[in-house]
Amino acid sequence: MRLMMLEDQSLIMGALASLLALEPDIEVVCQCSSLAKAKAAWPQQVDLILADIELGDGTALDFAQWLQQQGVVVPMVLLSTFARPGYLARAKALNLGGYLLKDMPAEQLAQQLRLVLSGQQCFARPLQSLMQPNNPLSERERQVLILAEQGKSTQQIALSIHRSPGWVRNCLSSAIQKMQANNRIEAALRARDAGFL
Amino acid sequence: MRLMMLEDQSLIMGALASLLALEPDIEVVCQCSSLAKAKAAWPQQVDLILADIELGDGTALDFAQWLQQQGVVVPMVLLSTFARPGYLARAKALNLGGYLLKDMPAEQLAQQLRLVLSGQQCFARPLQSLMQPNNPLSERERQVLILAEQGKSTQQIALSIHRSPGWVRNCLSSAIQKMQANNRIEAALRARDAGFL
DNA sequence: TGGCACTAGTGAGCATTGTCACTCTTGGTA
DNA sequence: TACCAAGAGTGACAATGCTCACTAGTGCCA
Repeated sequence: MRLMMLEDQSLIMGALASLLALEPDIEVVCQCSSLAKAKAAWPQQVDLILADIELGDGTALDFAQWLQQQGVVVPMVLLSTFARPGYLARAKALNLGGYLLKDMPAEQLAQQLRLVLSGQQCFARPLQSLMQPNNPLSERERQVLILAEQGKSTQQIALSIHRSPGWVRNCLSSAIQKMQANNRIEAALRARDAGFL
Repeated sequence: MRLMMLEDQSLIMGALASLLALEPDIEVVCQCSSLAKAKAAWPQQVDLILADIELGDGTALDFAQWLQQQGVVVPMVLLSTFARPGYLARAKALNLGGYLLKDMPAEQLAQQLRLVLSGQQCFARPLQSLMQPNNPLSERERQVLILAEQGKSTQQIALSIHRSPGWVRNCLSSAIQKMQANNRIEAALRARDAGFL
């Protein structure tokens, strides 16, 4: 199995590669530390992609979406420290191969990758319970919360997305209520915690 | 070198162990996934401890302190995703062997461990800039910014730290100016980026 | 054609936030 | 003792943020 790895922490990437190198049927052919490098490295002759979700310049989910837009069909297994419903929902929507958590036993990783390569889907057990709750935020609210999270004012957000300040106000107000928060910052934090951003 | 590992994410622990197993002079003799297990596993015949700082039930710094109270003298190397001045200060105070970041090159890990075993101290380069007291924020401003970052209101912050809302307002205003920001969120972001929080 | 749902935007009113000038206390210290 | 500096707190004011009720435009469809 030719494997591509995507992970922004070099030490972890190296360690995982060394773990997988123990398997006779797995060959790590490409290691990328960022979304940009992964895109630049394409096209690749790989059978499977193992990717940490959170990269410095984006997420592995963005990369999966980009690949699908390019018409590329390669199974991808996500890896993350966190079980976030938002990530899970996007992974499901993109029909990815799996979503594993970093607290899984190391011995099982290779076997899970083989299962995905054979066509099965592998989702970590703690994620099973998160299957239902989906993102209550609209795409607009998501965008606006991300900008608010960066400390931008209503004015600045309005300019950024070419909307009136009033619209931004209402949009934020709605997001705050949906996240049951008291202000935009708390709303953004809760949304990010839940993986909705 | 007999090595003890402390890391709460099994996959990462297994991967790191597999990476270090490639070194002929390193033998991983003990793997613990929590502070409680590490304490229970003691006494150990080990030459060096490699520990992730943040464990589920405490920190590796707590373990180092506990060991010193037991009169145990074993060098410890901390590992973390984050370069936090608070951790660094405690690591220095406890005179630990090193503090490495997970974005370091995997090939260098073993060599760094050997250096620490030989008596040297190894602190990741990004931590060097946190060494000097160039932090413009007072300890109060730091505390208040951390609470503001969590979306807390002036009122809530005042209650948390037992100060008047007016004082919190002034303190935040001062922090905002020092960080050359436009509001508390931007100030907190800049401060965190600079490693001041 | 009228009704309906959805999206964009406005305005009023109130709360919170940020700035600034000020007072009061406390602990040195000349 | 008198003075000074630092820290804590207040009050006033403007800017910004949040909520809510509202209008207007658009597309759908029976």
